[in-house]
Amino acid sequence: MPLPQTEAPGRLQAELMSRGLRMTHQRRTILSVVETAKQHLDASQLLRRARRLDPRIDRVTVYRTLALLKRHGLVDELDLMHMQGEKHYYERRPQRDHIHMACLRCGKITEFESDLFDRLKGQIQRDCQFHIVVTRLEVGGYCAQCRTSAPA
Amino acid sequence: MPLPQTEAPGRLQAELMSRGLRMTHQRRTILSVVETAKQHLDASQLLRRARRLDPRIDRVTVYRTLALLKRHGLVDELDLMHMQGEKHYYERRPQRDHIHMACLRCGKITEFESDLFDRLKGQIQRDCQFHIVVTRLEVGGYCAQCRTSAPA
DNA sequence: ATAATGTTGCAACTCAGTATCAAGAAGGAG
DNA sequence: CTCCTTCTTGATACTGAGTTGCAACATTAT
Repeated sequence: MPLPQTEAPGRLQAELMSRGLRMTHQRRTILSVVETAKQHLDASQLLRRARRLDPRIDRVTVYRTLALLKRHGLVDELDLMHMQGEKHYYERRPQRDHIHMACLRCGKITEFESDLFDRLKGQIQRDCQFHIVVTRLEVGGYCAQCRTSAPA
Repeated sequence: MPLPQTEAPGRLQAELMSRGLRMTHQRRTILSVVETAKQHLDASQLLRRARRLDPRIDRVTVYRTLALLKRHGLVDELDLMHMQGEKHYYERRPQRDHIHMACLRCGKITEFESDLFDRLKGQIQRDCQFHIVVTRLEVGGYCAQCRTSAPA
């Protein structure tokens, strides 16, 4: 008995095709990697995984496909507090925005949804007359484990 | 009659010296640029301004000084939604955290303080047992002017 | 003044991301 | 199915932000 799925696989592909974009073999491969990723991946991790499915994919194509997905609001770009280098991480845009918390000691990334965050966004739109397209709330600090365990 | 000042000039210098750090001529120059900046500056803008005061300052020293200030929690590093390139922007850490809104059309950066944001941070600390060191909430979208004026 | 230690400038480097352009693939018209 | 237009790709070279290693130098304590 299959678990309930929030989103069917191939959703990104369907989205792009419905917008009249060409569906190439490379794009299909990269989209499937993005869709099945369990963690936040950077461009080079994405490339490595895509190449396991099709070794002929170039890193330039990964960057171009990510730019395409960003432009269409289908993925979000994260910095995750630049814990290692300046690279970016990517995730499918969720139904509901969430907060990313990065532990400065162990590096763990935790996600958190909050009504207060939703209300804050509403306040920004109202009070500032600002039409929100994308938000990014990143928090750096120390997670529960690292607060209580011995210092490194 | 002088306007009330939130912070006296030289505050960053005093902070660093009180922490036992060496105060070199270059650091003093760079700190004064950071303190008197009216907008968010990136590293190369900071270098240019510092060089107007002392032409012998190297860009490496700017990066090192910024890293020092970050480590001591005296400046915050911003991405401002990476509107042009991947560079970072810097501002003195304010008394109270604020939100940065970036207009995707005109590029204007607006700052916004909010009780809801303060409460949200409190909720994160409590509910997630997460000790917050730094936060960054950036919002991309369209400002009031750009929403009402003719499309570009 | 002197010595110990931290800081600087220089040059070379790393690494993420971008531009160019000829060759190749997608998809519609016939 | 084939041809044609248009878009996409891969290879290569490039850009630009930020870092590293090291000898020379400046700061602070003594």
